Amino acid sequence: MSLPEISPRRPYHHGKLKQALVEAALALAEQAGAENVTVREAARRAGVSPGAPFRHFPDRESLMAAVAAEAQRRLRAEIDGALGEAPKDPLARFRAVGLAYLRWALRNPAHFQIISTHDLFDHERSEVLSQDNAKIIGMTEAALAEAAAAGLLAHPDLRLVRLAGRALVYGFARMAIDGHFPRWNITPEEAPRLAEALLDLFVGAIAKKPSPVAEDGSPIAGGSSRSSA
Amino acid sequence: MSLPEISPRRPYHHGKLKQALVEAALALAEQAGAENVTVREAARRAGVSPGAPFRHFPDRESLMAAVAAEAQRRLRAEIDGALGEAPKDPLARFRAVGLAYLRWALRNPAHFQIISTHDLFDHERSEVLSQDNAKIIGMTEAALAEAAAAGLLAHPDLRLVRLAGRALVYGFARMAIDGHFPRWNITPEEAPRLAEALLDLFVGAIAKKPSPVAEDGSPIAGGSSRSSA
DNA sequence: ACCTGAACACCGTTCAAGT
DNA sequence: ACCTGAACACCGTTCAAGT
Repeated sequence: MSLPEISPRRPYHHGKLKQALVEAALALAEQAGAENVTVREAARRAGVSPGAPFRHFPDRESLMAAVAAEAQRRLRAEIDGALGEAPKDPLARFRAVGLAYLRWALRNPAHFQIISTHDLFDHERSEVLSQDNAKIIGMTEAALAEAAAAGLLAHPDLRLVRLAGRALVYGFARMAIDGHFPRWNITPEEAPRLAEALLDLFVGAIAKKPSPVAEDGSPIAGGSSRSSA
Repeated sequence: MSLPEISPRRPYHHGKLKQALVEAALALAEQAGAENVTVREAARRAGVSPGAPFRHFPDRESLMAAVAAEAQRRLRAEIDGALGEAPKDPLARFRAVGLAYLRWALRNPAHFQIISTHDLFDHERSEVLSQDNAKIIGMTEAALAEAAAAGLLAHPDLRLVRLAGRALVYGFARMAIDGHFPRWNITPEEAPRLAEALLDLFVGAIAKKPSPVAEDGSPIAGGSSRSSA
């Protein structure tokens, strides 16, 4: 009945359980939805008993906070990359950050949800998360502030313009994640193009127009989506 | 030991259990957060046993869908009211709908979350919800389409302008509900004013300017929040 | 120092039995 | 026709006991 102890039973000490749990939870979120991430299932996937995770995280919310921090790190890396190839014009940089943000959200809805919804884990208990988030926010802030300083903005209230940009971008991402697109007859394929067009519309709307009436009638900004960056 | 049966034991048949459960769940959401609504607790509050709700709803998601339908009904009533007092100008009507929507969301975050997040209950299983939602959407659609037909819009792509308006308004509401405002130093007190300013900014941005340079310098749209409606 | 495994309180859901 | 109450499988969390 009893096998000899030759069988290579998984070692008693996992070694990198903390990291393994975060990765398992990340995968779980992707497959089952962010709200269905379970400590027990993460433990199962990491090959440990139900109580083991609580040596590394005081509670479920702490695990989710660590997952959010990892997701935030990935999002930030994506944005850093996009910003590396962006031009120097501040409004173009703002557009580049917004686009990278939206593209990542569209491709990683569950991870984006974990980052942005504060239901899943408590307040800003995670410093890494706040720090990475501050960096991302700082990039758009800086771009807009620079544009304002250079006299490129049509609207006088920078704070309001900033808020509008945030709300527009966040709202688009959230509509995608909350499943509003089918209702609006927006297919997953065209969503990235719409994101681009939306950013163009916004930048065109807040930018100061070169002259009241352009004699040559050339379009200044906005318009339909032409492939770019 | 045993009391005589004079005590007015709650009647075996509740009578209006279905409705009572929806109301209990609504109250629960307000107090504990939308994601902490529990079938058992709703049953407890309605004074019935844990199994009783399942005579009226096949599962938890169905209960949540009924809750969402009731919340949607209330939101719609609010918007209907606001639209009754709104002027005839289509852009002013769009603004009025948006403002009523945002004010309700700010005052009823948990209920708004139940309406908008499709995680909590399945797809559009609820017809009432879809219908009421279609009515609300229809109001803003109609206002914007009317504005476009009257040649009031500066941007040619109505669909994009519509999407931008939706994303902006939805994003602001979602930022409030997801707890992003503290990070942006936005206090609950000033949120309604910001909502108004944001709508003014948007309407001003999409509206065709009357003349390139107004000689009298009168503000056309947008600007800070003056008390209105 | 880190993990197991049994335990507890809780939840969604089912179902025979009561009224 | 509608509700009770016990039951089952699941979850978060704790903790003595193992390695």
